[in-house]
Amino acid sequence: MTYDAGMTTTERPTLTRDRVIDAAVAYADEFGLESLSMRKLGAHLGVEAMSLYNHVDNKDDLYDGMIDAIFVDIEMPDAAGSWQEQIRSIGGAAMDTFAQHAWVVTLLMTRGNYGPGSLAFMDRTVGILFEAGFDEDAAHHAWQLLASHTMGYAFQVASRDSGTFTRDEEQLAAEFALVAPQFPHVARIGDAMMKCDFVDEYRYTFDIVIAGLEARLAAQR
Amino acid sequence: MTYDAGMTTTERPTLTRDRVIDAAVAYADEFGLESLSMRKLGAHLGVEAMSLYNHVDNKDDLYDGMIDAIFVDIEMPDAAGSWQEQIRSIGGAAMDTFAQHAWVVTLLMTRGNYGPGSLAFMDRTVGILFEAGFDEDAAHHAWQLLASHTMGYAFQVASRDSGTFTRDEEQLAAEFALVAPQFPHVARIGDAMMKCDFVDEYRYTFDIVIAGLEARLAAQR
DNA sequence: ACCTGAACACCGTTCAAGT
DNA sequence: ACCTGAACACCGTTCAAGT
Repeated sequence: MTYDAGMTTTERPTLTRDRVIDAAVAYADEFGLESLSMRKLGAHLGVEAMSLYNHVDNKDDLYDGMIDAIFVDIEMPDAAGSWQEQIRSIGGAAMDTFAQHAWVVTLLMTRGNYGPGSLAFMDRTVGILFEAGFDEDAAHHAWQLLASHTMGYAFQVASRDSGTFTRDEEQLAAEFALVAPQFPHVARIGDAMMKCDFVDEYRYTFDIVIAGLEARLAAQR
Repeated sequence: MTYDAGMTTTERPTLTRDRVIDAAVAYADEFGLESLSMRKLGAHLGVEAMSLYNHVDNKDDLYDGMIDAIFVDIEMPDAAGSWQEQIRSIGGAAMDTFAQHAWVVTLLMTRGNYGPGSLAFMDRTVGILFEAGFDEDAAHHAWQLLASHTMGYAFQVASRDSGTFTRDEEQLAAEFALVAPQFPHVARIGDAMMKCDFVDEYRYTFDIVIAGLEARLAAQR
């Protein structure tokens, strides 16, 4: 993603915006979003925290950069196959990336984002809908539905996987087992919930959403 | 929600866990989640921050209490009508509450929660599915789909409405207008997106999800 | 132009001391 | 039993000073 143009013979390459953001992404991947601070990121880069402010406006700007870097990383499928197949594989690619960098979901959910990376992703998706014949209104509804469906599952992935999530899996299971008797219906699906793979679950229910969109497209004609 | 049992003749009622949590909820409603600190909440209650620790383990515990208080507040519909109608009105009630306290979505998304309030809510919903004839497997998938769908839209509501969201609406629209020309498909639905009511949008697409669940139920038989 | 050190105004939380 | 004040180990960010 970055050209490494600043690499010199000294062991510490000069700082650039991209390098700061990439380091922040790597740091969040390794240590979790909640332990990312300007001071620690600076130390990680062998620099005082205050130097970062030469390349990034403030921490919010850093967050925006991190989100965008992740969106750029989503592997876009080539434009082959039906619109249903294309939409499905775009969604799957996004979920894979979200599962890999769970912190980005938290960031996205608390901040939102309209950087070039996320907009390019969105443009590609909406373009497929237009090509399929959706009109403005239907395309808008479809995007909203697809985004909500994807973010909903991504949230569940992030809730379980992210370092931001303050309880670990065992602790969660223990808490759950303790209270389950009071909630008989929940108890019956508790086991399935605890070992549910949300990425699989997402793909499983995707067809329902696609079917809904097909019906909407047919109704429009 | 609280009995006010600690009310005395003095102007400052004695602190209780419920009172601390209720005050935190009110504070987040008024000033936003990001400006809620133990020190400010203490001051708001006419007490030093450190006093709060007599009623709450730490800030995470306070957060858990706040989430649960909101779940308890969701107005549950009475058990009349088809399962489709019941599920629909439970979802609508949850969305209304989330829209009213947008910060709770952020909290839920960054922390998760299995307190008595959220479990009771979940138990009620899953109970309706069982009563409708879903088996364990189908009920689990259905819950996951409903939860994701709801949380996905709730996230969008929260992104726009919450004080946590760092940009305001005008700023967002301005940013959007600036970059839209580069993203032609997004630009076509941009207007609809900017003035979209997510709660309406949620209800609009709910039928698609219900239809999918009906098909799943039929396939099971 | 970029990096630094000290400083400012905050955090959550601990702990010994008060009543 | 509950509340307090001082303290500790952190934050993000500003700003004048260095090179």
